[in-house]
This record gives sequence, structure tokens and C-alpha cells, in this order.
Amino acid sequence: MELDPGQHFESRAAEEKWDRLWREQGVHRFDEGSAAPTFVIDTPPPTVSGSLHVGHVFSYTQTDVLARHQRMNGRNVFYPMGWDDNGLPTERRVQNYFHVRCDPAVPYERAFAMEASPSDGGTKTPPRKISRGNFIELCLALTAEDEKAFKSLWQRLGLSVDWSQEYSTISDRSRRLAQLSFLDLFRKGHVYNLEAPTMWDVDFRTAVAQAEVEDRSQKGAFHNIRFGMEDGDGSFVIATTRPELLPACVAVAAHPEDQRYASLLGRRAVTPVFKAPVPVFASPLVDREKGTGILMVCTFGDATDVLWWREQSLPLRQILGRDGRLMPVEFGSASFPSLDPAAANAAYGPLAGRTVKEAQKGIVELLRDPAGAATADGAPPLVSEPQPIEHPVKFFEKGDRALEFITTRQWFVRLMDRKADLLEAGDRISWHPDFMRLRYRSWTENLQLDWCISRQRYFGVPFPVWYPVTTSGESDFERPILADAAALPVDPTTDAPPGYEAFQRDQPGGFRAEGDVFDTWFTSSLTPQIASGWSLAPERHRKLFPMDLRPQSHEIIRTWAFYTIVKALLHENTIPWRHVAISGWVLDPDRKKMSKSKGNVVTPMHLLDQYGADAVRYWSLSAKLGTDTAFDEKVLKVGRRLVTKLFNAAKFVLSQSGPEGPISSPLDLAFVARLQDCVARASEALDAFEYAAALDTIERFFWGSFTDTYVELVKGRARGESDPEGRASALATLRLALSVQLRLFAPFVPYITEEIWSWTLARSEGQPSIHRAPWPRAEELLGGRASGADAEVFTTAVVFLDAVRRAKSAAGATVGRQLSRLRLAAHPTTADGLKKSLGDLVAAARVEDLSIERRPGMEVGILEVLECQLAEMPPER
RNA sequence: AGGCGCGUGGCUCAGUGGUAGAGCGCUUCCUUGACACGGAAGAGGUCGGUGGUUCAAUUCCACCCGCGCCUACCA
Repeated sequence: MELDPGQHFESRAAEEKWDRLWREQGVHRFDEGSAAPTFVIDTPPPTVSGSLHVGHVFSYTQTDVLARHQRMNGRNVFYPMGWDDNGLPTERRVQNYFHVRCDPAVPYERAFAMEASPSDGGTKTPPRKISRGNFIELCLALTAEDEKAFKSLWQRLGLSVDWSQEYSTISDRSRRLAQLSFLDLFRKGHVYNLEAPTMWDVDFRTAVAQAEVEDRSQKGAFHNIRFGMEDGDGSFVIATTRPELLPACVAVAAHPEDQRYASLLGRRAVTPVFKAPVPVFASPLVDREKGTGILMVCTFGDATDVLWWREQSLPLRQILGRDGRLMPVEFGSASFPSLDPAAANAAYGPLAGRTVKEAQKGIVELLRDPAGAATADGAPPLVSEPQPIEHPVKFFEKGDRALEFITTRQWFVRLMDRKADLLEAGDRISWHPDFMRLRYRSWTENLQLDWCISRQRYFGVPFPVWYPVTTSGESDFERPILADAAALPVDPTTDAPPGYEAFQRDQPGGFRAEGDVFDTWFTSSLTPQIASGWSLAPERHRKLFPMDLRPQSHEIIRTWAFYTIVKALLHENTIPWRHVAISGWVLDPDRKKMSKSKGNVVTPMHLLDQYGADAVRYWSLSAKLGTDTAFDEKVLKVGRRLVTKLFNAAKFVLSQSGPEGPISSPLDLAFVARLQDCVARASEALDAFEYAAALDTIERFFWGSFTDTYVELVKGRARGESDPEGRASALATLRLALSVQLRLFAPFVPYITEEIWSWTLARSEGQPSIHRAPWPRAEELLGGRASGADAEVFTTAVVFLDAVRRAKSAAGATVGRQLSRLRLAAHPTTADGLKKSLGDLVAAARVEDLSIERRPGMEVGILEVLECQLAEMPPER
């Protein structure tokens, strides 16, 4: 080892060197053959279609520190990394990046290549339409690039991932397992397909599940519209925020106890403009206080409409198409009855093809016209100007326009009949922090719909399903044809089902592909099974599943955590993991969530360059689980300072030459006893996943007890010639303390600790990598060495050192200044304590004549400086 | 609207039924033999508010205020 004075730790060089060596030597490798207890992590596969930001660094480092601790603790750690590349985020990114749209009608092009589109320059050229096959190729190509960026960040950060366990959610194996999952659920009766009103995003043109829906407060307006009665007797005014759905009105509802409308119940009303006769029924779900207390039921304005439609067996009048525009309809037909079909068709005609927003304008105009009145008085149906309101509206979380309820055929996983089991499963899992279990609970309790798993998209895992085509050319959805498990993964749009030939595709008596893909969560909810191999590797699966730890962030408890629990329950009637660790978010300095759209994202690479990976890790690890933290560069500086201090302290310890001997000096024994206490507390915290508390404990000990005090106190003895036994004891203590503290720090700051370890400890401790060295244990410190230590000796010495420093500072002298005379007063107990390490104290204080007055009246543990005489300054050198 | 979390020195955060903690920032001092990417000494807080329990409350309880999130609320 060559250590030059003034040498600094070069973090960048160390990161490259050690990261490479760790991989070459398989330091983080899961040992398939080992019988050692395992620790299995269900690593979150990052969505690779997003930009990197410090939030990624933050949460992934928090998992890594637990993995590293468990590994040093002797566990056979399984720590894989996956990439979540399938799904809408990738599709959207490809659409924007290449300025393309997928159109399954376009034929596949071989040797297809595209350049990134230069941001369209506002030219408004329509996106190029490309085939499904080519679209998927672009998705794969782009995600491959993104995965590289993530991987290099993870490696730079020093995540102790076992890279031989890498997977991606669009890979053959993931597709195969996702399709196996579907087959298993089908066989067990947990999935079904159904044509029903479903929440639909009109821009992405796909169904979405309840878990992906969020409420957004939107501006709207109550429109008060007068309806007539079919028998001409009376009228009433409904209030609606969606007048454009008037043509789809199928009923009117009022509260059963509302006297105002009691006379209307059971009779038939007539809609204005379209003159459709509709029943008036009573429902306790109607809020008498809201609007006018009576409302129109449409197919479909909201979830309550869907409920009433089912409950009252109302007819379906779907006017909204999958593209969010009004479809052409024929009034006077069986499905769209009207008392005045000619007028109704004349009114509706211009609305067909319009968006919801445009249609609303058109309808409001019609409602202002007395001609549309459903009553005899001939007054305009819109009885007053619209009253603006703010109200919550359901959106797809990634969407820009409100969701609509549109009747389509979709596949669902039954959840509503398993809520009790799901709640019980959540309770069997340990949540960190514990209160996070409430988010799971409240989500599960409030679940209202089965899980819609089909998406009308392209870059995803296809359903392994075909339908028989009847002789009349219809798909028989009741008798789906499932793929053979052995044939998976399949793509039904290109593969033929078992028992059929390719030429029978779309032919009467043949088959038709299910063209949908799975909800990405259908695959993501299998990350434990994908990592373990599940039914493809039963032996391995048994060893790895249920897993130990699922780390994730809180906003996806309702999706990722929830669906993973669902799958484990439905497939194997178990929980997927024993612990869930929920990381917080990194907020910007104004405490706002970082997001690309807000432009407040802090990217990690420059921070790694500027402060080093260990410092960035330090920042990540100083925040507790579950707690959102404002990004603060100051903490990075503190981390860098710790790295430097470790480097220098180690340099000092390892440059002290001389033989070690038994640890015998009272001060050394007392210090080792303290170290032992630190080890115990840090270990306890880490075992409970409280890495931040552990770091705090270790760091506090390192600065407070080690560098600032113990090292200063024994420097003289470690270098002195006069006391060989004392010197040998000091050297042994310093080296033990370094070894132990390095190992305590190793999971947190793996690079600097490995660097120092490599100087001499790798050889003397018989373990080439500190990350495979044993986590410190109390026994190793005891071993007869610290037993019988008088811990007070150290405490008293600290008090002494403080008093001397204060006295010198008050006298305007430096810490290193010699004292000719120092007189102290203390309680006899304290004075006796001081005597036990007197030699060290005299040397540390650099005092020639030290005397301690015994005063029984004083408080124990307090020192009073009676006199402090500075020595003559040495002559100028 | 219900639930959960948070509110501690200028900033970022720990913590605790018994005279308040850290780091950064600030003031003063110091190139000393591991470290100026450092060290020493200091100033700075009635721990969101009001009640209650207790010998004692920043900590426990109730209510309130502010912020954040979760769930619900679409007529």
C-alpha cells in the first residue's frame, strides 16, 4: 500500500474499477446451489420509457443497502433487475420519437428503418402509419437504448444486483409466463369475457381498469333542461353537466321520498329536441340536494348510469363511438324511439361525427330553440343559462380527455368476490412503514369493479386466445380457444390455434384471433414468478417464492402491489412476499413532486460526477422509508465529506506500523465496548429495514467517538516508544475499529469501503471483497477483549477532551498548543475515572503538569477548569 | 367528506414522558504529524395552536389550524 500525504480519494476511478471487479468476481451472484438461507428481493422493474431522475437513484439505493446488509449477514441474496418495457408509456414514446402511429391494417415491411423525427417543427404533418409488426420493432429498439442508460446508472450507483438475473417484461419468458398465468386463471374460473360498458379512453382507444383511473377536478356547468310528459300532463326540469348525452337518455330518476316529483314516478317523460319517451323511476341514489333533484339517465354519463341501466334493465342507446365522437343514429328506429323522428333526425344529423365538446355546443344551441320544447308552452327547453361548477371527473391516469363508458367486449379477472381474501392477504404482509398497509386496505375495500385486463393496444403481451368463427361469420366469444401451454408464447394474430390450419383464419367455421393485449399490470404483477421461473422451474420457484422483500413506491400500491397479491392468491393461494418496503418520493426544493411535465426534474448523472456515487447513495440513505424528501444538495456534500473522512481516517490507522498486542488499556477496552454497542444498535435497525437510523448510528459513532475523540486520545500512545504494551493495544484497537466500522459502512458507501479494504484488510481478514466479509457481531468484539471494560473511562475521557478544547479556545490557543499547567476540579469518582487513562489524556492535551482536585461536592461527570497555562510558544521555525 | 402522514433553530431532517439534537448556513479562531474535500469554540428553538391526563408533555389524549397523500364524491 502506498499512501501519500495529501492524497485524495478519486471516486470516479474507484467506481469504474470496483464495479467491474465485482461483476468479474461474481460478488453479488446468487448461489443457485447453496443451502444458505436466502433473501429474495422482488426488484421493481423500472419503466424504461421515462427519463432518469434522482427519484430512481433514491429508492433503488434504499433497496440496495438492505440487499448488501443481508448478503454480509450470510444470506444468499437473490437480487434481480427487470425492465418494464411493454405498455403504453413505450408506445407513446415511440409515437412521439418517430412521429408514427400503429395501424394494424398496414402490411408489415421488411428491413424497416426509421430515424427519430425532428420534433415535427410545428408542420402538423400527420404521423406516418406503420404496421403492428414494425411498430413493435420500434418499441423494442427504443427500449433497448433506454435499458442501456438505466443499466449504466445502476452500475455506476453500485447497486449490488445480480446481473445474471436480468429480465424484461416483453421478453419471451415474460410473455410465456403471462400467458401461462392467463391459462391458469381461465382454468380456475377466475377470468371471463363480457360485452359491457367499460371505462374507455377515447385518445388511446382502449379500455382501462379502475386502478388506472384518477379523478381530476374540472370546470363544467349545470344545464337545466325541461322535460315533458308523454301524456302531456306536466313537466319538470332536470340538471345535467352533460347535455350532449341527451340523445342517449334512456330514463329519468328521482328520489323515492321527494314530494316534488312523486307524481311523476312510474309514468313516462319525453326528452326535449329528440322527443324520446323514457320511464321515470325512483332511486335512493338520487341526491335531492343536487341540481334540481331529478336527473336524466343516459348510456352512459357516469358509473351510476351504468348501475341504473343494469338495475332497471334499460335499453342501450350508445351514441358515443370509440374515438370519442358521436356516431350516426336513426331516430324512429327500435333502439332510438321518438315521438317526432323527423325533427329528431334533423337535430341529430349535424351532430354525428362531432367530438363530445363540439356536440355539447350544438345541443345547447338546440335547447335554446323553442322548437325543441317537449312541452306545450313552447318555451326553450334550456330554462336558464348554464351554471358553472367545478366537479370531479374520471380520467385515465395517462390520459388527456375524460373517460367515457363505452360498451365493448373485454376480459376481466374476478376480484369482487375475493375482497375478503385480498384484505386478509394484505394483513399477513409486513408493511414498512406499517401505516402503508392502510392504503392497500382502503383501496381493496373500495374496489368496485373486476379487473379489466384487455387493452386495445399493440406493444404488449397478446391474449393466447382465438374464437371459433360461426358459419355466419360471427366470433363465438362464449367458447374461446386457448393456446396449448407448451406452445407459449403465442401471437394469435400470426399463429393458428390448436386444431386449426392457418388458412382457416377469419373463415366461416375457422377461427379469429383475439387482437387485444394484456394490461401491462397483468404481466408486471408476475415479477416474482418471472424472476423465479414459476412453473417453468418448479424447484427454483419453491426456493425463491414467496419472496422476502418487495420494495416499491406508494403511488403504485393500488396497482403493482395489489395485483401482485391478487396473482399470488389466485395462482397459489399464498402471499407473494413477507415484507413490503415503501419508499418515499423525492420532491423538488419547493416540496412539489418531480415530474417531467413540470420541468422540475433533477437528473442524477451530474450529481454522480460531482459528488461521487457514495455521496449520492449517502443522500438516498439518509431518508427513512415512506417519507417524502425534498431534494437537498447539501446532504450530498455531507456524504462526500464522510467519504473523505473515511479515507483519511483509514490512511492514518493503516499507516501506523508496529506489532499488535492484546487490547488491555482501559481506554481501549472502554472504546471497544462502545463500538460493540454501536454494532448492536446498527444491526437491530437494519434488521428492521431502518437503514437511515442505522446510518445515523454508525456515522455518529464514527465522527463522535472515533475520529474526534478516540483517535485523538490514542495518537500519542500509538506512536510512542515508551509503552510497548500500550502501543500494541492501541494499534490492535485502531485496526479492529477500522475493520468493524468499514464493514458497518460497507452497505451504505460500497466504493470507498472496498477501496480501503483492499489496502491491507482484504488480506489480513481473509476476504477479498468487503461486501462478502461478515457483518460485525458482538462476539467478535468481545472475544475476551472488551469484557470487563469500564465504559465510563471513555465517557470521562471525552469530557476531559471537551474541557481542554474549550479552555484552549477560550485562551485563544489552537488545539495543538502545549500547556505548561492545567488544574481541574472534579468529583472523586470522575477524578478516578480520569486516572485510568491519564497517560492518554496528558498526551492528547499536550500538558506538562496536570493536576485534578477532588471535590466531593461536585456533580459526577463534570469537570471544572481551574487554571490553564499556555506553554511558551516555540521559537520561530 | 373519511382516513393516513407531516408541522422541531435561516435551510434539510433526526429524536424523546424528566433541563432540546445533527448537518448545512452564520460568528470567532487555527495550515497541528490522517484529513483545509479539514479541525476547534460559539450564537441561534416558549418543538403549529388550544385544552386535558400526569409530580412532570415537544413526546400521551381530544379538538382546531396549515401542508401533503390515499379513498370517496361526476347527475
